[in-house]
Amino acid sequence: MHTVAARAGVSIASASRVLNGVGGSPETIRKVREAAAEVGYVPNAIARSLQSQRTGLVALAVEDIGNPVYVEMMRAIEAVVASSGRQLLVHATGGRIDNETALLRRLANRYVDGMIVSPIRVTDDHLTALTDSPVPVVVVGQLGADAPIDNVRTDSRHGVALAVDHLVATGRRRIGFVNGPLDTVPGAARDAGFRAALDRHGIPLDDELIEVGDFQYAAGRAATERLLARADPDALVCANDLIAVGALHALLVAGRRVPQDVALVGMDDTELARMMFPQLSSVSLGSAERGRRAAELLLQRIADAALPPRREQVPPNLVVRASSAATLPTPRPAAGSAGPPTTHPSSEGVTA
Amino acid sequence: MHTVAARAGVSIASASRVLNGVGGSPETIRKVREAAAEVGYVPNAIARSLQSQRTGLVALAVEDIGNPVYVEMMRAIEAVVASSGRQLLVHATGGRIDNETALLRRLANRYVDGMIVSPIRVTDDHLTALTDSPVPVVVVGQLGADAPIDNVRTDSRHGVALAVDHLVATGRRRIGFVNGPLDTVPGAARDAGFRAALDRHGIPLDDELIEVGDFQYAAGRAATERLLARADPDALVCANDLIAVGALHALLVAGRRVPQDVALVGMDDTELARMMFPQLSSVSLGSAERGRRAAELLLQRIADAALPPRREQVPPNLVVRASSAATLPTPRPAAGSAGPPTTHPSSEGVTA
DNA sequence: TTGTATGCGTTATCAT
DNA sequence: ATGATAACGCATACAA
Repeated sequence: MHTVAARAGVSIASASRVLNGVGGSPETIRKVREAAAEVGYVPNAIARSLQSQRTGLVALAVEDIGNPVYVEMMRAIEAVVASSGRQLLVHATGGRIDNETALLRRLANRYVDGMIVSPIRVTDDHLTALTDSPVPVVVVGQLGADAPIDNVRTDSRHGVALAVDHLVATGRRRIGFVNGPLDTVPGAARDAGFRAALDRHGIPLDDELIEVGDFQYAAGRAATERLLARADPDALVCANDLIAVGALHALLVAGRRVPQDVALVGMDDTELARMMFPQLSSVSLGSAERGRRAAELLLQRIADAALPPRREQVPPNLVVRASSAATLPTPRPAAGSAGPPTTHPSSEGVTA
Repeated sequence: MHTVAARAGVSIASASRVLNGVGGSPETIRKVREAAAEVGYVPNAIARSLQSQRTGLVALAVEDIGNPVYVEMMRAIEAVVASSGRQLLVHATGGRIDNETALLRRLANRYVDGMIVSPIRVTDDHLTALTDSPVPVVVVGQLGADAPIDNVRTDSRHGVALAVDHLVATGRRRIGFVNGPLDTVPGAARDAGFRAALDRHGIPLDDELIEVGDFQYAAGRAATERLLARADPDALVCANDLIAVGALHALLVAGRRVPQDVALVGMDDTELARMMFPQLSSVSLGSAERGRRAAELLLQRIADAALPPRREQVPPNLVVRASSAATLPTPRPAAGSAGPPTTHPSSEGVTA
C-alpha cells in the first residue's frame, strides 16, 4: 500500500480510500488503480482485521468430519453463514480433547468472528475455554445445565425410545443395542434411553444384547460380530448410522437377512442410511436443523453480544425404511416375485 | 495487555515479555501473571500475527467434504500439518467456482500460512488467483502444464485403464462406464482413459454403455438406472466410489447380482468401498499419499519461498474385492454353502 | 531486567 | 478531495 501510494504520487490515505471504493477524484482513482495493478498489490487481511475487528470467517469444530452427520450439519451452517457474507472453515478435532481446546484458544482469539462447536466429550477445561472465548461460541449438543452458552440440542434419549417403540410395535423382542463410548455425552444419553425404553415395555434387559465401540463403521461391525457370537437378536438399534452400516455388513456376512431375521435401525438419518441396500431405518436427530439454528444464533450474537444465553431444542424423528419394515419387503430373488413391482425394497422412507 | 501492564505496575513491554515467557524478573513475572489472570487476559492473535507474519493456520479447500476421498486426504494432510505445530482448516467450495476464488482471495491474504487446493475445474481466473497468492499454495490434481505452482497429481487415465484391464482379463466384454461431468478435469481424464483402454483391447466403443452425472451417490444411481434401461452391461466402471455405491444400489434394485451378473469397479478406494456388501473393487488414486506429499511440499515452501515449483506424481493402484472377483464369491444363501467358511465374501481386497 | 519507541499494514479521524 | 496522523494490539531493537 505504501508502494502503491508512492507510485501513484498520492498519500497512503488516498490510496486506501480508492482501494476501498470510498471517495477519490477520477484522476486519483485512475492513478491508484494503475499503480496497484502494476505492483500486483493484494491487501493484507490480517492488518485490515486488526483495524476492523472482524475477519469475515466463522469456524465449525467437530469430532470427525468423516461422519456424514457432520457433513449435513456443516452444509446447513454453511448456507446460513454464506448468507451473511462470511466464509465457513471446518476443523476436525479427531476426538483429541486437547486439540479441541487448543483450537478454541487459537481460533477464538479473533481469527474468526465466531465459532460453532459440537463436542462429544465435555470437561471443565472445555467449559471454561468456551465461556472465556473472546468471540461468540455456540455449542451443538448437550451441555452442563447452567452453562451460560448459546446451545442447540436434541433429545437422543427420546430418539432411542422412538426406535425401540417401533421395533416392539412390529413384534421384535430380542432387541440388541450397539452403542458408542459411554464416556461421551451422546453415548451415555443413548444408553440411558435404551434401558429406559426396554423397561417401559416391560422387556427385561439382557446385557448380552448390548455392545459398545466407537462411533465408527469398523467399530460397529466388530461390535456386532461380538454380539452375534453370543446372542441371537431379532433387532438391532445402533447409536449412529456409521455403526448401523457396520452392523449391516456383519449381519449379512453372518448370513442374517435384514429385515426378515434382524431388523436394523440406525441414528442420525444421514445420506448413508439411504445409500445402503436395504435402505436403513434411522432416527433423525435433526442435524441439519440444529446446524441451521446454531448458525442463526451465532450470527445474532455476533451482531449483539449482549443477548442473554439461549437454548434451543430440536426433536428427534424416526424414519422407517426397508431395514426395519414390518412387512417383509425383500423377497429372495430366487423365490421369484412378490408384491407389486411399483414398490421396490429401497423405496423412500416413511416418517413416523 | 495495556490493562494488564497498568494493573501490574510495569511497562507494556515487560508485560508482553512475561506473557511470552521471555525474560522478566521473578517479581515482575508474578505481578504480570496475577494481573493477567485477574482481568482474564487473552491475547489477540490477529495483532500477534500482524507482527509475526504468521498465523499457525493452514487451509485445505476441496469440492465436497461429503466425498470420503477428501476426508482421507484431509486426514493425511492434518497429520503432517499438526507435526509442524499448525492447525488445519477445511473449506468445502461446493463446486462453486466463484466461491473458490473468493476463498483464495480472502484466506490467502495472510489469514493462513499456506493453502492446499484441490480444484476439479480450473479456469484462467483460478490460475491467476493461485499464482498471485501472497501465501504458498499447493495444488492437488491436474494443472496446466506450465503453471509455476507446486503440484501433486495422479494419473487417473491410467487408473481407468487398470480397471478395464482387470475386467477384460476376467472375461467381461460389455463394459459400461459411469462418469462425472466432462467439463471437469478428472471427468475428462477418465473419459479419455476409458476410451483408450477399450480401444487398446480392441473392444468397440458403445455409447449406450456410457453415462454421465455428478460425482455423487444420487447421480451415480440415476445414471446407472438410465444405463440399465437401454443396455445390458456385464461390468461397470465408475468414476469414483460415490458413483459406484449408487450404481450398486441401482443394480441390486434392478435384480442384477454383483459380481455374477455385473462386475463393479469404483475409483478412489475410499472407506466406502469396504463398507458395501459386497465390498467394492476400486482403483486407488493414492489420495492419502497425495495429501501427505502436498502437505510436505507446502511446509517446505513456507520455510523457503525461493524453492522452484515442484511436481510430484502418485501412481494409481487397483484393489480387487468381491464386487469384481473373477470367481463367483457370493453363493446365493438359498443355494446352501460353497467354499471354505474361512473365506467370506467380504474378505480383504487384493492389490493388483 | 526494564522502559521507550518503532513497526507490522490498514482504516478512520481530523484538519486543510 | 486530500494528506498527516493516530489508532488497532502486540513484539522487539535499543538504550538505559
